[in-house]
Amino acid sequence: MIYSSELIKGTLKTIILKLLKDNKRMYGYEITQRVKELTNDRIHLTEGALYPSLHALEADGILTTETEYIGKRVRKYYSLSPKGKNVSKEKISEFADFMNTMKFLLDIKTDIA
Amino acid sequence: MIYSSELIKGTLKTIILKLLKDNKRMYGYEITQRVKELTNDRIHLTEGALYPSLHALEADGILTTETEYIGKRVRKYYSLSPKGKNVSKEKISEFADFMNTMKFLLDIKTDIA
DNA sequence: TCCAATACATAAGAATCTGATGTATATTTG
DNA sequence: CAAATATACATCAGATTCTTATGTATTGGA
Repeated sequence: MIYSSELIKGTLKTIILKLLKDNKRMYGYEITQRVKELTNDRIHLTEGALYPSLHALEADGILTTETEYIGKRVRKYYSLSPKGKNVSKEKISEFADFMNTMKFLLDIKTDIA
Repeated sequence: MIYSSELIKGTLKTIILKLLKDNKRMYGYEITQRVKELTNDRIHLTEGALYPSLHALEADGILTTETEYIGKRVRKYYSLSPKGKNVSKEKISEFADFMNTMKFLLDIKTDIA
């Protein structure tokens, strides 16, 4: 099952911030691949959504960047700024709270405790 | 805590379909109030989002309507069509699956099994 | 009597995503 | 070794969806 795109709306920044919280630094393409792996191909981040979102987070001072060359190919690494570390925690716990609310609202049983 | 609006994006139709699955028929304003109650004021559906969404679901043949007068005030009840009953089940189970994926992705512990 | 609540609806603008297009290098495979 | 695929960035037109007002009108309570 690949989720309908409307479902994923609004979760993109939370996903980015969680991955960067766990991984110190990652580049855009790597994020798309990691999410595919971790979700068994259920969530595919499109580049047209990802890159503008990364740029916005950087503009907000939540992410910092370092550019490196791998051979002749450029690679742009993103990391959480100090501010970003706080925002990351907040977003993840807000989402956790939201999921509990939605679980109650939709009477959903989850697999694992 | 009132959730940031981006978090709720994409969940509106699922919420509507769940409430109508449980309640046979409801009118717009009633849906906004019920959601507030059920979520302890954490989710506020705005009318500007709700009514267009109801109209779209009706146009798609997912909901049917009956208009009634309560005194002189009009009230428009929405119900699931036969097609809507299937769509409702699908949307809810898709969302449940999505939440499990997100829970794994974000390493979130939920309160209750 | 006036304010809040009930009840519908629409609409401009904002935000965000899709899907395409563009550019370029690196690697794999037949 | 040529061609296809994967890696890696970026932007943009158009679509979708939501926010925030605005509008209209009835009803109930203080």
